[in-house]
Amino acid sequence: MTEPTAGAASARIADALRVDILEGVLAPGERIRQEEVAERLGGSRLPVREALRVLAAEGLVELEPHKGARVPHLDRDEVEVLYRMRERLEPLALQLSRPNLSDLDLAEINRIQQRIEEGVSVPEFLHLDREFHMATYSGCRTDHLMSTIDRMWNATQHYRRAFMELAGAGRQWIVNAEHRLLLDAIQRADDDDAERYLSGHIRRTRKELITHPEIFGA
Amino acid sequence: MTEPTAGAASARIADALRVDILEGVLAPGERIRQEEVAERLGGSRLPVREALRVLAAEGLVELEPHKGARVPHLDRDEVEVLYRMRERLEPLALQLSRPNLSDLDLAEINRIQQRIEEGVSVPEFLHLDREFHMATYSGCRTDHLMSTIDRMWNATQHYRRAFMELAGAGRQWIVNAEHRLLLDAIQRADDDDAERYLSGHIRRTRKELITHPEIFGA
DNA sequence: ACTAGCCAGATTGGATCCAATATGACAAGA
DNA sequence: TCTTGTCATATTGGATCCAATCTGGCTAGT
Repeated sequence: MTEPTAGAASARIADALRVDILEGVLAPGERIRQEEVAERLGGSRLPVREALRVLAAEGLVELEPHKGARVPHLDRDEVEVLYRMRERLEPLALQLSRPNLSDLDLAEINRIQQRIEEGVSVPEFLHLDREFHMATYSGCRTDHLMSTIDRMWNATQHYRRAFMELAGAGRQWIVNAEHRLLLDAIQRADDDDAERYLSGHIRRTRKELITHPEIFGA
Repeated sequence: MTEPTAGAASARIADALRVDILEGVLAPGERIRQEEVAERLGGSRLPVREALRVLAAEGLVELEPHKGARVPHLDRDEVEVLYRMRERLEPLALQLSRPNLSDLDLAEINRIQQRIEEGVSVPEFLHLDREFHMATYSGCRTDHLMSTIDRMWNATQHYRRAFMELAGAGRQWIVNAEHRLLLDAIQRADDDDAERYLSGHIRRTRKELITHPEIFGA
């Protein structure tokens, strides 16, 4: 086969649109026309419609009847609450994951952090930072918890990028320090410390984010 | 018009299917055939397909390519983690909601609890208990948080009903006591106490649930 | 000149038809 | 009798066509 056609076409289109939104190709407020997507990604409008419904259920787009799909604008309060949700949920995922992490997993997490410290561009950092945290949760096999965490990261991705692009460079050393402390606690199998460092990491990020009102357009 | 056709047909069908699943008309493991749903609820298969995609994104059904939709079976661990998620997220919703609750809101919450104490059937209790908690969160206007809480309640609804039907009757007084303590803390505007009572309430429910392995089929 | 109403184009929502895949029964051989 | 391969049927996935609704520009009237 020339194409693996992994799964259904609607799933493939949903994935492609999700990537476009997360990478900022589609910015908040931007209109998404079904026909344009259909011809860009190949296929008819039908799987595009299904993909948009799925993305709407995930909170990545908002649908208004007969008016079409848009990437939603989040205000400062919404993003702040999403970070408060992360502060509470991700330590739970870490607690469930940590006992299942193998030495191989820990080496992989180390490797990711090393690449971050070697200096990377903003898009690369966003990708690797997510890889880092998700790797620490990889021992957690609970679907609902992991998909909820994915959703929270997805919903805030745009604002994380906006923040990094305008103020992130000078604060990189803090992220690295927090990641190292977190990783050390994980390797020491100290769940209490790990949870503390993790929630602190998210909490500090939240506080820095909301001090930049220019990130939140409308 | 005979029917207001509130919103789109696909949304209407998704709502109807959601109700069927939450009320136990469709049990875990049960197959959902598109054609049957289409003719039962009126309309063609197309909006049914879109509705199923939406429900799949919400975790209420699982779709396998070319094999159709089923109501998913949750195992004991998955339900336990969903309750642990509730223990962490719902106190946040309460904390954000409480300052916005009016005296009218509080009276409404009281009224709901009174109806619960007057003695109700299992389906009525499930409905009113949800009404009670959601009313305490009604001052929280954050979409992502509230939709996440909705999802957690939806995913666990079937197991809550199974538990109530086999062991719930004798424990009703505990629920009432916890609700009253929670409500009192809310009325005293004591957020710390309210969060403590709420997380304790959810935690106790979780512990009782997982001691009944017969609830979890597979 | 400005506003209100209307009409045409564009876009989404829904129905029907066709293709691809899974399911289950039945027959043939060991 | 049990297993295995094959084929008919049922069911889902995708494409195309038609209807309903929104958007923007234009005209007419004040």
